Amino acid sequence: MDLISCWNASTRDYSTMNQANGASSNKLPSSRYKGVVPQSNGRWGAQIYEKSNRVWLGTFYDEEKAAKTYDIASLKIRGLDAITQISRNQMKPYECDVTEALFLESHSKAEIVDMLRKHSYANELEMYKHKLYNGCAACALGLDDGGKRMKCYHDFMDTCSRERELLFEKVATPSDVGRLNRMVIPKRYAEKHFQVHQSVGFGKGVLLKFEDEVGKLWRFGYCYWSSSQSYVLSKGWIRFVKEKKLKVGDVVRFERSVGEDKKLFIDCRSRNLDISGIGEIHGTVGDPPATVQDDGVVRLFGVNISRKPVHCRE
DNA sequence: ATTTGTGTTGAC
DNA sequence: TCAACACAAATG
Repeated sequence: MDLISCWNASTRDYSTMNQANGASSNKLPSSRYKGVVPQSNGRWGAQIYEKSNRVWLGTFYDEEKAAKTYDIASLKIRGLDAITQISRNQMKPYECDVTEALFLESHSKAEIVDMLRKHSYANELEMYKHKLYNGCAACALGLDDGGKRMKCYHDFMDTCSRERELLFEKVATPSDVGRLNRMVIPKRYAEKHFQVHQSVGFGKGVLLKFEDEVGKLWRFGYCYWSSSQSYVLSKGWIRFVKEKKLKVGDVVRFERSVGEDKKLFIDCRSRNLDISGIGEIHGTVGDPPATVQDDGVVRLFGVNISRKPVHCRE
């Protein structure tokens, strides 16, 4: 169609220009991807329709990111539901990655949509995979009993002895690594894992102790900032940023020991690749960790997990 | 001031 | 079912 999108910085409007004749109009450029709509500021929105209702999936800088978002949503809203009703054993469109299918299945539609809108889907999926693989996934996955599968998995994970449990991860933002000496802890994680008692008024906080990967102890002030309505690691944080040379986009991981001691751990690593895995528009995905082969054998890291190996009865 | 996302409409 | 468009609600 030879349309070029032109952002006009002075008039702040988008115009599409036909290359052939140079004529311009004030129309927004259409996306070549389904479920992707242009925004007047040059960004892209993603949406999907469910029973004639529009479900808004957020706005994105990249058209492709928006398209990918639509794909994931359609997998959740269309794919899983459709397949579930027909046959739970024939993992059709998403058999390329059993783990992501499990992830989608273990979260509600609202949760998935929320992740997509907040651009945190890839990260949450990564966390899920981490837990799965560190928790003897092959034993946990009985892939043949439909609805009991996830319960089985969670039961197993609960009793599986692990040194540490992953609490959450956060991608460092500019302000997290800036001079402000504080890292914002996403509210849902803060309230879930770092509960501050009501008695700890605003302004005041508690000291949280963390151990890093080399066993070094870190103490951070932790408090609720009512002004920004957010939970933050503050006092001492900047030392960690400096020593670890933490950069924007790096992933900070918070863990807790499973035993009685409930020690906290902090670790960081450079930003990893885009690991969302599903939703390439027309491309192919590389070898996934879990695959369903032609003979019906499901392998995760080469281990056959297609037979139900653990206590999966209710 | 900007951006997000809803209300609405009409094409397919 | 879907995208296009206008613009209100939300956010910074």
